[in-house]
Amino acid sequence: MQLDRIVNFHKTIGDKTRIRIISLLKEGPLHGQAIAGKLGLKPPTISHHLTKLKQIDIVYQRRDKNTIYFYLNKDKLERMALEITRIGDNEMFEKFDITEGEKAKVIRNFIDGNGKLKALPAQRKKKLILLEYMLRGLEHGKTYKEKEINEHIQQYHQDFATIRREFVMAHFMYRQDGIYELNPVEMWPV
Amino acid sequence: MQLDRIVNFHKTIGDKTRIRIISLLKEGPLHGQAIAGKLGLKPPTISHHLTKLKQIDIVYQRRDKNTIYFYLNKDKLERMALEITRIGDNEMFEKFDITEGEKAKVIRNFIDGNGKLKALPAQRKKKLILLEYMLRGLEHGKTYKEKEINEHIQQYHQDFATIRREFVMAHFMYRQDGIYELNPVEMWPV
DNA sequence: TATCTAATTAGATTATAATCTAATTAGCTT
DNA sequence: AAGCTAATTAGATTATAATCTAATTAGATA
Repeated sequence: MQLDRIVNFHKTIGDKTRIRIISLLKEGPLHGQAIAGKLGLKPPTISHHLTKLKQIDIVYQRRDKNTIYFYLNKDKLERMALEITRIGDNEMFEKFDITEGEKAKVIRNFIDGNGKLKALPAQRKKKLILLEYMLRGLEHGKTYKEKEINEHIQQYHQDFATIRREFVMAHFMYRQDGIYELNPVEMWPV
Repeated sequence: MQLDRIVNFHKTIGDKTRIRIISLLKEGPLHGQAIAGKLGLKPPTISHHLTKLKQIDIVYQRRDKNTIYFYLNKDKLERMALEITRIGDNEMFEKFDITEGEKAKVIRNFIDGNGKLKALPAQRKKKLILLEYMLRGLEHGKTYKEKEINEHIQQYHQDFATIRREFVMAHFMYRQDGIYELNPVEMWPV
């Protein structure tokens, strides 16, 4: 139920320690012990709070060797924070169940006979549908060089730079040092 | 402390019953028993939740005979909901402590030698300072006819309609059936 | 494989808070 | 003033959750 999502978001945010964590991660990613140190709390406590923040999807993690870095998902935070102001507006319902039929229709409208993208729609929901469509063929867990991503995108559109940037901004994929990787599905935008 | 305000806001919002109340009041004001009935809870429970919602200032009340009607302060709700996204931005600090010196400066800039308002600033903070300034002379607890309010405003500016509307929109005053009244100070915008 | 580091889980303790019934208060209305 | 209605307060019960220590797991490196 939609209501519970909103309740849960605010219940999670409504804790001083967790807001302090959000505040820290806003500056950039940190690993667990660093957070514990800065807040003067023990690692298990931080683990506990990070679990909750991950559950509502405003924090995600990346492992580097033995250390796990935690990142703030600013977009998601912003979108969730605004939902309370739209509660009851029936826009809300439309927004959360996109059927496969609707997806197919949007794809039909924006992909031409040769499988090329005609244009990237401005409307957020439609744009996401097409971005997701263009991910097909990329594998989870595999890393790609920027050149490989560019080539992949070019089967749909010549402007690979724009679309590559959209992939990253929408959290479909992650980039570090010119290496790209698909984000886990749970991290994708709604 | 600023942080506590934000924590408290979300802690308050993060409750199913309270979100349901917000959702109801979004449609329009209701009295306590009506809310209790619609939610299937007892009046003391509703009282308890309304107290919390009033504490964070997103609900206010008006008495009509024996019945108290509760209203949602949508503006405040929206502003508070957004604060979490701005946490850490130092804009935040500037925003919450307006000194008397700053106020005086803004008033000096926008009120001419004859005590007339030159123009209503577009910047929210400055606008609020001037609106508050123009309330001077009106009494709390007293009711005013629209004509009286118009006359009061005209000592500052000829366009009383715009300014009167701003007073109401900013929650400095309240109108019902053409009768105006100052809102309590706690209800004023930040 | 053994060892090191960082993170998580288990389990206990303590604090917070949602809801109810019963009693009380505030403000009409007659 | 007496009685009525709606709201609040007091106090008890029950559920939820923040934090800690101790034990465990996951992954990297030597």
